[in-house]
Amino acid sequence: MTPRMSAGDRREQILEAAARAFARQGFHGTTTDAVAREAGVSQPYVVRMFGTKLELFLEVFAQACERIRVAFADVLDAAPFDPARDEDWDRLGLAYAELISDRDVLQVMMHGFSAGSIEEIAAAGRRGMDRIYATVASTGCTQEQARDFIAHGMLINVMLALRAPEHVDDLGALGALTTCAFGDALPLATAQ
Amino acid sequence: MTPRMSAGDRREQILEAAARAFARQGFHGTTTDAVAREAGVSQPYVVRMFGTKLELFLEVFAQACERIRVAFADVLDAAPFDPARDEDWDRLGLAYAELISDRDVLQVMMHGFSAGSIEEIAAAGRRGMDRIYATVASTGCTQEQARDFIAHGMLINVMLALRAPEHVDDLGALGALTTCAFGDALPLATAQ
DNA sequence: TAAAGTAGTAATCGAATGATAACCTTGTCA
DNA sequence: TGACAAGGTTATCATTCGATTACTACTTTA
Repeated sequence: MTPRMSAGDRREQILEAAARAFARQGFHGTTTDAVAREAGVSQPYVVRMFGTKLELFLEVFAQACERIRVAFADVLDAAPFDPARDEDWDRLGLAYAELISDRDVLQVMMHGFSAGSIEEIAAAGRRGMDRIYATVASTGCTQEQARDFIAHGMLINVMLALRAPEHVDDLGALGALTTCAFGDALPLATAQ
Repeated sequence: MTPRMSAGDRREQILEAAARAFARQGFHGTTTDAVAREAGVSQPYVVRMFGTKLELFLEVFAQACERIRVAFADVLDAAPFDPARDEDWDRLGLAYAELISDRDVLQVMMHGFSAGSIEEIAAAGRRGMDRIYATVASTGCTQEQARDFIAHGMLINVMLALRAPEHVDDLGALGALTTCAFGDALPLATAQ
């Protein structure tokens, strides 16, 4: 009745659990024990498998960044992209919005970005941001277009962290910003 | 030779020290002892003066949000603002950019935004964001204009946390995003 | 100048945390 | 089958952290 598992599978499982845990509380706010409980294994196992909490976080973070980059790359591969067409930007935006339902991915990315006081995380953050930006810029759009698109993403991350979508009603001005920032994707954000 | 001080002055001093400390490491990553050392007082004194670490953070955070809001309000009060004029938006952007040299203010705000898993901080974050947004929106601009302006601010916060300005040279694509995001304010970001 | 209030510290505590060591347990294969 | 490897745990540790208590020292005022 002991659920034995290959080290590789277990690794995946712990990474997923860690993503959920780090998404909630960030690097400093998450304990290795919280990750272990989320994964259903013992705390020492988590530490031994990844060496240190920092290495675990870096792996989760890199994975999150890559998932976002790939989500964009998929859209660009699926059909030709014309930076002059609003609909094409909407397609790209929708890819980001769909990650909202995942939620963890965006929040992990954000926590990585704000844990820049740890140099290794900052470096990983620059790498991740670089790749995401490069993917967006590969559409041949202007720097300003790419910047505005990414900036919008950062705003969504923040609004999500503040749980603004769940408070649209009881907030005055901020309600407007919320609906305006999420647009058609608002239902994706309020659900769950 | 013991530097005695009125409780009020000491309070201000500790708040400033706390702003520097929290700006670096955020809520979870900052210890009350770090704040105390930064302020040159004992750790128990910090705790007793503010009750709990959370209350101290909330006060620092609220102050940071208010400083940003006031910086915008000052620009709007100084001269009439026409949302259709790019120069007027530049003036507003410059006010934000000038806060960069302060650095702590923007980073504290960002850390507050990402500590949303603590409900009291999330609520304070929504309040702060609400007031800042309301101030920007009071220019009579469209919701989209206000959203884009704030989103740009969030991007600057992130790039600052990643210390991208100090790495403009050794970064490929990200260097472009950095110069594009900071614009004329880049020197303000690299200095210090 | 004594008393009362205010500013501040040293000592300490219990709980939590990341990490280590030692051990157990299940599967695999000569 | 028995030994060895791979998966996983219990027990434990040294630190660290936020918070409390009890105390000291300066300042004001009557």
